[in-house]
Amino acid sequence: MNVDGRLARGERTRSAVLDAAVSLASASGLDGLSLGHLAESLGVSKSGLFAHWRSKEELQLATIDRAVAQWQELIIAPALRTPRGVRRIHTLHEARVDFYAARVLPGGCFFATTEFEFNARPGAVRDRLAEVFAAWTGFLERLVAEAVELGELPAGTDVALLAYEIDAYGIAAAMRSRLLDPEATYRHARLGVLSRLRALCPDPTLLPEGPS
Amino acid sequence: MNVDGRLARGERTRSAVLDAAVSLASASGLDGLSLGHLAESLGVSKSGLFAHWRSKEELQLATIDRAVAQWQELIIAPALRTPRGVRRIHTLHEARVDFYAARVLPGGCFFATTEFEFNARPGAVRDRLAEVFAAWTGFLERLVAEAVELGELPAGTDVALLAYEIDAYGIAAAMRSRLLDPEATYRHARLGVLSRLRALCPDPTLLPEGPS
DNA sequence: AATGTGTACGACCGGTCGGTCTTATACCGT
DNA sequence: ACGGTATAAGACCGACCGGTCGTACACATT
Repeated sequence: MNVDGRLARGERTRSAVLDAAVSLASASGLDGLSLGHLAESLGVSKSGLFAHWRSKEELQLATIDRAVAQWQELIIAPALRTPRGVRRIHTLHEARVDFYAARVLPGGCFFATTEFEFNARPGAVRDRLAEVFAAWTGFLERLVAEAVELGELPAGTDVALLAYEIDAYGIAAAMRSRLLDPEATYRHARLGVLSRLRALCPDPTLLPEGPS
Repeated sequence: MNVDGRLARGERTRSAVLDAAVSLASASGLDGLSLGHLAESLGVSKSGLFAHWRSKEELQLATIDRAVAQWQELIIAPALRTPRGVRRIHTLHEARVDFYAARVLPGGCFFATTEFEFNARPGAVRDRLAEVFAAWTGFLERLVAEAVELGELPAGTDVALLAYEIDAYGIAAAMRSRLLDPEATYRHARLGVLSRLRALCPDPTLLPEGPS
């Protein structure tokens, strides 16, 4: 983007390509998505992509950044608009499950798909993914620690363990929703975290009602 | 195998190929593993593989069956040797985490890797994977239901939800151990399920001691 | 020793991949 | 109106994929 806010030449093309790449890659895989198919689905030629990115890897890195921005907008931001403590944790998890359930992206979780694809292949993409996962985990743990500090979770709570548990509900939702009943999967993911937080939080008014 | 128990001609080759395929595919992906590389790592020629399997897909299906057999031997069987109830559930989960932690296969969970790879590609492999996942989920739910019937879990327990939770701890372990600290991941996976079962089970002697 | 047989091999096929290069076209200042 | 420039297109390249085929070798039988 230019300093005056207008899109630089080619910026719109880049944005459109990245949006399409995120969507297509979340289903077929970031590496499994061939440049020919990506170009075709955008109505441009394959060589046109190389005008904006030097290599496929560079485009893949930009695609990851785009997916991160989307994740921040649709999942992180709603949580940050919610008061700190267990309510923020709950909002974060709900937004995540909403994201999966609404099928904003086809194929479940873009990051999980990509991580599985690049796990055995060292390189810049794998390194970038590791950063993203570490940042996500750190964010989740910070939210849990905040809730402990606020007294909304018992003192002495194993922060890393509880963050692991909350993340696990989300990971499992993204994974199981594709082969098993999606509705039941999302319900379990929501209900599990909610009842877990309700059981730990001494103030029952902070979280919405829900079946035990 | 022949009726007299001896290996039929080519049986040993087939077994060796499948063992190598499971191991290699769990890291690089069942589809990402090229027949050329598989043949090379076995010291045989690529065309030799086609003497035993008509196509790559047929070999992939056989590879999945092999992985299922390994899973049954190392994870299902130990559980079935344990008394029914929460102890059996706990053994199943421990054997699963042991399997991941011991790195019996490189690259985490063969089934998860493969599922991500074939999720967007309808076909016999995808269908077979769906069967495997459904069977696994059903098995886990049956174990939970058994524990409820035995009174080792509270009556009225949401069986599907608890099975989801236990599975989620395992899925998250396989996933997070590759990018985050593996030891902490496995500890969380073990500790989470153990403390969860201990909190639910009215008889504290059934499960091993553990930090809260 | 000669022969028949079956198995495994290297060479090869069409197709697709990421990436490059030459060419055509559309736009813009003079 | 014209010419210079930047952009995008399509043909093309080598590499690699799954899969096929003719052949040569190893072995058992006579």
